[in-house]
Amino acid sequence: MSDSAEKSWVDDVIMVTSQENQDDDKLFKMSDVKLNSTSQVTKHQHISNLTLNTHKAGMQGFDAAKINEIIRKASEGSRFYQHKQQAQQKLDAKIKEMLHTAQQMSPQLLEKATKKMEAVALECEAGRDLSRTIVHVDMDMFYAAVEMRDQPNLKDVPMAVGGNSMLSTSNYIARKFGVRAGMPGFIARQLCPALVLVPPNFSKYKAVSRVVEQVFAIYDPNYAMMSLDEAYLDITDYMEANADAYQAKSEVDNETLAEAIVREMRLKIQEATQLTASAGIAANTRLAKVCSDLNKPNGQYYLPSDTRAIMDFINKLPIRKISGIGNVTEQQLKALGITLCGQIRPNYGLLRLLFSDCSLDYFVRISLGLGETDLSNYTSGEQKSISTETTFTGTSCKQKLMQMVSDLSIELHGDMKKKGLVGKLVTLKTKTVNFVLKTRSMALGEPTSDPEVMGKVARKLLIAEMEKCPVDEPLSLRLLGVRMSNLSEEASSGRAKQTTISKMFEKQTVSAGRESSSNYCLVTESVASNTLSEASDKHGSDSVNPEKILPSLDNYCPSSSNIDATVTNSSKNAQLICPICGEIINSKFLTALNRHIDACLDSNVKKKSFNPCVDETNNCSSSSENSEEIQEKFRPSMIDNLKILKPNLSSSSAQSVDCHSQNDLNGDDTVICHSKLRRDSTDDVNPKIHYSTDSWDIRDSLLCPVCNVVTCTSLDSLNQHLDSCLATSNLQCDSPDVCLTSPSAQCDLRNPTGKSVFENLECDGTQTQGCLPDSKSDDCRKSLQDYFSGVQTLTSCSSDLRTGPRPSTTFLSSNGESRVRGSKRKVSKKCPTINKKPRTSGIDIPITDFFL
DNA sequence: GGGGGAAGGACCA
DNA sequence: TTCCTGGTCCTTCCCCC
Ligand SMILES: Nc1ncnc2c1ncn2[C@H]1C[C@H](O)[C@@H](COP(=O)(O)OP(=O)(O)OP(=O)(O)O)O1
Ligand SMILES: [Mg+2]
Repeated sequence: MSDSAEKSWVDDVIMVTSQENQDDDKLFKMSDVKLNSTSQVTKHQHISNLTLNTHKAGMQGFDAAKINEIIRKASEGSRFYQHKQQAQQKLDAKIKEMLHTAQQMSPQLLEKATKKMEAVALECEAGRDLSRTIVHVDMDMFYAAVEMRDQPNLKDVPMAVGGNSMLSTSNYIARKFGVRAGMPGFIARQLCPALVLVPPNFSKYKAVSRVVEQVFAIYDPNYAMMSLDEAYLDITDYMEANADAYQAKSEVDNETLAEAIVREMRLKIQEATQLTASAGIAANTRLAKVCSDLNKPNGQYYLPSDTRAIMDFINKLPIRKISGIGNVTEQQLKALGITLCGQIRPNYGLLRLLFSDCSLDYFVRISLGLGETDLSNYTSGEQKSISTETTFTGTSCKQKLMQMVSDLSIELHGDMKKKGLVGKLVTLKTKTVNFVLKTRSMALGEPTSDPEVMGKVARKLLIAEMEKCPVDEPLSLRLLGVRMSNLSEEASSGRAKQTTISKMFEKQTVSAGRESSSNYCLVTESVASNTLSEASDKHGSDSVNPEKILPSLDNYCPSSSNIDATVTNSSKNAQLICPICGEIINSKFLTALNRHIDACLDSNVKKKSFNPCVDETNNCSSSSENSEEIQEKFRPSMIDNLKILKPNLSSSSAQSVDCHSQNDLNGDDTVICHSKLRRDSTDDVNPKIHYSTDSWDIRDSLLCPVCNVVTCTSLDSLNQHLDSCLATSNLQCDSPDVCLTSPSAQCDLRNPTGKSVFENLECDGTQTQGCLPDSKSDDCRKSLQDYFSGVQTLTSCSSDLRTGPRPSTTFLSSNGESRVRGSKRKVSKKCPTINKKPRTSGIDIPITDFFL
């Protein structure tokens, strides 16, 4: 709730600029699209909307124009502001396009669409359930109230909870100055110099929340806690059971009874916590939520459960009051002349022609005042994703960024462990210093929570992003995040969970080994590592390299009979055959095989350009790419589409066979490399790293596939080095290859011996930028995390699930009415979408990476 | 045209 | 001088069948 307010306080200010720049032409065009008398969009209306969102409780009665001016002055020119402006311009363009489409519509078309929508409305109306009494309870200025309670000197001063970078909430005195949740502290101080900032104390809020919950349980044991300070209750049963107690003599009407019960509940909350709560009572959750805000603070509102009252109420309600309609949707609808819920129905036809089916259902239900009546729909299953992210002072220092990704992965691992979760999809989230958000993901074949695996993959994704940037403009980020999704529970999924790379490897060895053919190395249609498909991405962004497969150990086993459970238990030696040279390795240690393969590959590569895609001019990065030819083995599902490379083949003459059965080797020769997937002239991206004259001769040496730094002149010495390299996973820079190839490779990386890897290198990369963490934002993040982890523990659900279906840009969902309860999730109805075949995911990961 | 993954985006507390 | 964090759902794009 507060955050939507936060969004709007920013967005509204941006809109001022944006709208002021609009020429009258556009405004007239916008106003041309009017299908009824209420849908006219005038300049005045626009300007009047360019103010702070005063819908939020306590946000009325101040000089909005003055506040807007202060906010604008404080943020104008900042990158944040610029980004917001750009976003607004994009939205403006989108809206313009939408209006253009609307203008093309013939009356006949509109009429037809309207009829269809009316039919839907009839159907919805028929299903209207007015039998339940739903209450939405929301604590007043929750954090601030707790602090004011505990520090009485804060009672009469404007105060806010939060740090300098972001406020969680503010008290009502501060709200009069325009200070609100989600606002950065420095702007709040400008709005209200006397503002007292109180750091948050989340454990305290959690404790208070638990007390409030106990009160809820009296009235509805199945209450649905939506956040620390918010819950839905269905008090219908309680009303029936306790009517007599509230009105012993005569029959009480629903309103009196419900009001009395809720008043009592709020009183009990106050007695227990000394804090006030507000409540909304209505026939469904959507309406109840709106109602709880109407008499804030310390008030309640009852909306009679009859259709007429509901329609009167809803018709006058601004659309923005509906949970799920945010800044963007509000602007879109406003452009169509819809600012009140009552204006939806007269525009059914137009909406139908402009929005998706999902959205339509949602609009129809809003227009009829319909919403969720069954709180058990909030009951559902497991969490869908888990993530951690950090904001810091913008930096392009690759070492720093890599380290952060590693740290995040470890942190995420901790969170996942706590919840017993493992995931299959790793997503890296980045935000540039210009506030451009990006996510890049890669699917694993097996679920894991191993910080090493997650970290490796996330770093790979980051490398890919870095490599897209021109050398003179290295990727400069202010936020990094790692997310795992496609979650399952660690213990309860059908098969045992793979939590480490080696376990994963072992498992597959055992389970799949029996049918494998031994002397072939599985390779996908591979390309050099870090290659990106520039053209294929609709967003103009790169996608990770598809169809990467690591060799499965299945294929390294001379015969299935040699591999049994004892291998998994590591209690017995196994014979493993190198798929590259065919050499048999007697070892129970997979790492031994791995080392051998790496060395083998590397030497093969050096001798005979293993991969036709490898860019020989790519200096030190090309050698690491070579070792990444052989790809992740995490994807049993991809086995069928593998190409099988006969061992000892150089890439230039490699015969690969499209093969669905691994024993079918009769196919035609194929070219392994997809040229379209090649990285586009990224040569320049990599700084030139030259080996100094007194270092080894790179042409005849074996580059360590683990650190990509040390080169050896013989296999023996390489193996020796590999041992130490593998044993020391905590290289100071976790991905030296990246750091070394980075433009900012001035970071002094150290190899396992502690020797600077730059001792033998010259790097003409660019200077790094400041790498110092922002302690302020770090503090803030910590506390926010505390808070949110508390919320998650409590509800394990997002606000999205709490508050109803939410429209996205142009298309609104219809299914959001079922919501989570407690730590469970709703079962969502699938919306019809245009689905297309995805690009195959995957990114190169050297075998060795999995053993680091 | 359907299937399904990746990426972006809206929204919420 | 400064603009958070973690989660969900939806849509679009893309490629393949
Ligand atoms: N954008 C935000 N960032 C961090 N914390 C937030 C944010 N918005 C809300 N919160 C926290 C602080 C709030 O006290 C708590 C409950 O939110 P909410 O009910 O929307 O506001 P509130 O309880 O502070 O005021 P209100 O009286 O309007 O309900 O959640
Ligand atoms: Mg509240």
